[in-house]
Amino acid sequence: MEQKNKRFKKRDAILDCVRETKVHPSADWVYARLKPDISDLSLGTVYRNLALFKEQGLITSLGTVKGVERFDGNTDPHVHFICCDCGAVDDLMEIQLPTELTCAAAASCGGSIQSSQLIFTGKCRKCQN
Amino acid sequence: MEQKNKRFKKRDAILDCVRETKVHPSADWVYARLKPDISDLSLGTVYRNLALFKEQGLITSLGTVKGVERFDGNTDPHVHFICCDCGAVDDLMEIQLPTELTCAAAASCGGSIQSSQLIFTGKCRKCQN
DNA sequence: TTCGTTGCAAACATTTTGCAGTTTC
DNA sequence: GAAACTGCAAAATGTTTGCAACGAA
Repeated sequence: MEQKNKRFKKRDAILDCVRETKVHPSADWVYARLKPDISDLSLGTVYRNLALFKEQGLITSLGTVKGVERFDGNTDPHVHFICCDCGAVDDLMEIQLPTELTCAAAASCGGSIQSSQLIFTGKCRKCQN
Repeated sequence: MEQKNKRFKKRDAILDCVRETKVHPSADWVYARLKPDISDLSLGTVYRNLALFKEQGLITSLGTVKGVERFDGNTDPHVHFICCDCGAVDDLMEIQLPTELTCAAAASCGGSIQSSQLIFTGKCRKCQN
């Protein structure tokens, strides 16, 4: 990974960072994670590239948790669990949304459906004590 | 509705406003809607009361759409469709999330589940042209 | 007089943007 | 040189908060 084209060095590092973690990071988390290795990285660049990746479909957005947008480098459709206490986001890979539901939604909404998102909210094991 | 206790006049108006519309309004929408009738209403009061209602479970939050938080006065669990173009939010009342899914999620997440949210995203009829 | 509610404006946090400098082709 | 990418700081946005004033009990 080290000898990439310098032109895209930061861009690639940002994408890799989102893809290699399971924390469903925020822009700020990515910045803090990369800053020690890339000392001249700026937060604006992180925001700009995340927006670009999202537009290109390389990553997805989970929406905002406690006011900050969270991203997911895993673009396979899957279900999420969000802890309302600590804001942790976990994948629930064992669960799948039945395709019949999406079909029914398409029939019912009057428009076209591009994606779906199923999120369970509650308290994670740690926050339950 | 007009002769309510003056102490809660604004509070009640805000709650009624969220409950009586299907647009899944933002704080700003509620403010703009009520301001003509309640000329000394302030946006801070709208935010404060919406936060209060949410905490009390009188309304729910859909999360943010295009950067602004949207609320729902209908607290019965139901599925939403959000237009990624115009930001319109519709209820899909014909569709229900199977309870087995929630059970499976509870078993899989390791914590406790308090709520679930299923959102379909796409283009509404108007934005499809 | 005590408490809850409010308007107002300032503060705040997150995200976006303008611009100049740099690198790549 | 043109185009793409970036750092930096300023700006924009949505939301929260402190405080004094007011109204109800």
